[in-house]
Amino acid sequence: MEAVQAVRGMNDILPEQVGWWQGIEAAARKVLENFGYREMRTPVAEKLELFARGIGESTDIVEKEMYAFEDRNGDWLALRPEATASIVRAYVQHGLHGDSSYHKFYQIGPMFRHERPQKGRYRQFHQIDAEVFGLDGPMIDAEMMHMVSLLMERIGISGVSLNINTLGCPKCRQVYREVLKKFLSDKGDGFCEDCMRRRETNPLRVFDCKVKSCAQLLESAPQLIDHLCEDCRAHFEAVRDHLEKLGTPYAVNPRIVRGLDYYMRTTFEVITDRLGAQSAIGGGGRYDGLVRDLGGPDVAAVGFAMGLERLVLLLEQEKTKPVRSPLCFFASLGDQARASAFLLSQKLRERGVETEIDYEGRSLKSQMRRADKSGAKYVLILGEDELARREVQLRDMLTKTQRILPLDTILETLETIEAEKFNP
RNA sequence: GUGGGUGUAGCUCAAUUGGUUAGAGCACUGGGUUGUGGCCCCAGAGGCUGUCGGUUCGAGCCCGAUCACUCACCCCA
Repeated sequence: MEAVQAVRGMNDILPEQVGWWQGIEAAARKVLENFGYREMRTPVAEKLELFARGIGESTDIVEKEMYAFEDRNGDWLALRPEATASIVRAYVQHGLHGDSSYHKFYQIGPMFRHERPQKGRYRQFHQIDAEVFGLDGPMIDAEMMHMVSLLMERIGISGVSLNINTLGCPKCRQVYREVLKKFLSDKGDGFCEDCMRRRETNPLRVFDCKVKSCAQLLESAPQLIDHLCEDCRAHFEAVRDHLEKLGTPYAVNPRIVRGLDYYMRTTFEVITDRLGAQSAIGGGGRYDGLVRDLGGPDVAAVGFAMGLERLVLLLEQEKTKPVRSPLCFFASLGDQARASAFLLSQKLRERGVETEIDYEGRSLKSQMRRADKSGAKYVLILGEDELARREVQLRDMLTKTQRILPLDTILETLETIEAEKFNP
């Protein structure tokens, strides 16, 4: 019989790796809640239309990467390729904007994009996503980037850098787009095939190009920063000023143009050189028009997303793997003793003492080996002799010392030991 | 969607110009100790060499196809 395999690009996270995930998620929840963000959980599937309108019809995500399917009743649905559109939808649908001038939400969960998998990129991947609605000033932009930097630190990841940029507003971007288009066509045919295409469809994206000759030609290109309208310039300068006062290191990088249509003004990415081709471990920015475009009130919005798989890959490079060990292993000899050990170990677990036992009646040597491998600090040994005397041996695996306890005190004794683990 | 690389035991890898019984380390099981872990010693179990086809007296090895994994392009977290 042939075994069924997991879907390409959709990975199992096995117990051996899951410690990384739990650590990252716990750190993220703590930091986000500290900054006033509240968790929201939205469905993994939405109406296809939501993503088409929210992300942009002409983006790669919508054009060729979506898991779209027809529901049995004829509706077109899609597995979410990102979280922002869903959170905006829920915010609008439940009228959450009514009770306060601004709101902060976060979500942690799986996203789906039908791309060819490679290192740090999978078809089901996981994001930590945060959104703020209702604040249009530069303060929240800076706070969000400051928070992201703190989050990296709390997770335990170093050697990453924060790159920021501004895309201007639709008004000044339109002016700049024409200036850039003129520059690009004046330069002639020196660009790579992709850039020749980009300069017609989405000229800003040429700055994303990795081809050396293109980068050279672009050195003298006009910069968006020099073509900002007065409001956009003031906003960007205030963001930078806040970051500097917060002591959050950053670099201005005009190449941060972001792939989704809805971004404007502030954009940022957290970048590393340790993940192969995938340099961005997180990114975000401002998208003031999106809520209105999705049928909601005309409120400003800022948000970011971080890739959990990428965080895990980085964390694996610099920290040792977290391990999960029981406090005690309950070894027994003989059927009667094993039956008693079974009952007592359930009592221990009921009291919150993490306990492992032998179910199979194996040799004591084999049980000791298993106990050692499990990392248990203590082994309880109950043989027929001990059982007859209503006693049990308590072995400290580290010091290799053993003492005899009355059988009916082990619950209290181990409970005390367990408590000392937290208040030594 | 396009291109490169790799598929041998649970894991990491060997296997002479194509040659007869496909090996090792780690992990696993049992024993060395009538009831005591890590180290050591002994033994055992574990494989349709990804799959299908071709060349050959003979294929883990050569050829083709296919599938999977992987890296990269595009794009993105």
